[in-house]
Amino acid sequence: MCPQQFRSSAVKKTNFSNWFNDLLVDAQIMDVRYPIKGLYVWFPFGFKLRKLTYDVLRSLLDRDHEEAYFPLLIPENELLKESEHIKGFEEEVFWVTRGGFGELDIPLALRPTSEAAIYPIFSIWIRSHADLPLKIYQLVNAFRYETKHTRPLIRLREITSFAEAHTAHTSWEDAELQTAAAVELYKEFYDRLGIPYIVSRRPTWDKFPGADYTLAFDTLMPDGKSLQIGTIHHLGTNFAKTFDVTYEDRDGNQQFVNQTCYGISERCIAAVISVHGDDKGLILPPEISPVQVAIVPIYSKQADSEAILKACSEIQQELSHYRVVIDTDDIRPGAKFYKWEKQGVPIRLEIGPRDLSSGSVTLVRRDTREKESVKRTEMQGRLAQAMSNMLENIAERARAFQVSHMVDIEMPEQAKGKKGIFRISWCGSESCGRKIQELSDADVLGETDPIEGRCPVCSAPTTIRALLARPY
RNA sequence: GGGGCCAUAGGGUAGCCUGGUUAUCCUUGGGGACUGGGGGUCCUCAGACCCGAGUUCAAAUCUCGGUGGCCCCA
Repeated sequence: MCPQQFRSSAVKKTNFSNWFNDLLVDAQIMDVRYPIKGLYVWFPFGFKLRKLTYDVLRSLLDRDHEEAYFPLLIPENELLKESEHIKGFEEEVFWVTRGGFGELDIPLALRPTSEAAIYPIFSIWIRSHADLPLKIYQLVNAFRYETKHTRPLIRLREITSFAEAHTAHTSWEDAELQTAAAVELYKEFYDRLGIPYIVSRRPTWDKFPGADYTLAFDTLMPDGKSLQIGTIHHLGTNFAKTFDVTYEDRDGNQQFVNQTCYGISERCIAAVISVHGDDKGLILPPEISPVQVAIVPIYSKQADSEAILKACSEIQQELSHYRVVIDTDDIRPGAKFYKWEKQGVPIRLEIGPRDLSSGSVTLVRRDTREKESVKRTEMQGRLAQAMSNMLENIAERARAFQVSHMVDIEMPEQAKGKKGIFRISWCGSESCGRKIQELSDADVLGETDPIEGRCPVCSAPTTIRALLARPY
């Protein structure tokens, strides 16, 4: 499938950072050897995984969004218009300043996100209330000049797979309803990947620059850190005022639109890999697995290998509604088993002399690694059953892990040096929130279900509870 | 933002301190033979001193800069 073969390094998942890096290469997701910091190459296998995953997201967005495409380059004057927004990004913008040998009149930014590319055009497109709501999305790359530690799929200089949606509405309330709809959409997406999540409203000091508020999806990584895997922003009229996005209402008055934007990046792939994978490699939900069934012929000196191969291709025909490969490489069967397990293929079928003579196949599922002999006539049903049960099984496993790492604490210091997500009472003020962050050595992700308590910093009675975690 | 460590074949490494023969081993890749129900064996071939400058008769080895990677602290 790929020109390069890599020896698996047998790093355990308990050493998460090394496990993740090695697995990306061993399982043929990404090549990490590109010579620019923070940029990586998608292997064909990884790229198929990416495509299948984003097919799911696309199908959800396509229900009531239209896909569009806006340019990569943004003129400096547009980018600098929204002052709060640009303050949040200016230190990490890549600039194009030259064309050939000549300096450009206006420096061009590589989009760190696309508000400043899209909203000037919204200003042209939107004339009246009849044009609203407007809902578009695009699947693009975005660039951020990260100076800290970059990581494949998680902290990148080129985000290659940013699915960002942008909507415009007549009222603040309509936009708020849209943020709720976006939350539901993202929940459905992550449910289909079996990824558990926590949705919360980011504290004011951590919201999207220029937004009224930010909602975020977080999931728990195996090392106890949280990973932000989706954000939803209510932009109010802040950007509309900056980019002059107005509409004529029913009474003939010009009004600013209310906007939202929300996005998911390839961190969703990082989550699938990290949350579900084990010491043997990837475990992929069947829906997004580039290969759903791997057939391994078992030859032997005594058996007719022609007959075995014939049986393999008959079975491939029978299973043509799945993504099936027959592994005819000239390596030992055991090596193939390890290879397909590394790549997270949900079902493996072994066809050897024993199966042939008994009219059955040997079926192995990746999540449990259970092996069973199944009659050929019952194979379809048994396989479909295993496939549909697998997502449920790995999702439940992931949920159990996350739940077992949710800890209620009373003092911020209790979170220090510990793994997981913590719940703690908080008065809701920024100063106390920042103090809690300092004492716990963790970040306030947002608020969770309320409970009676007292703020550990100022002792004020409160029902607010903060979620704390060390984020990626 | 501050500090430390590292860079030798596709991957992992020895050699560097103390400069000097054909750069070590494992793995991987090509060819061949046997083998085949959990990482096979043998034969054979291929493949590397990050980039630039300096010191020196001589640099993988010493010095400086760049680039890239890893770790710690704020």
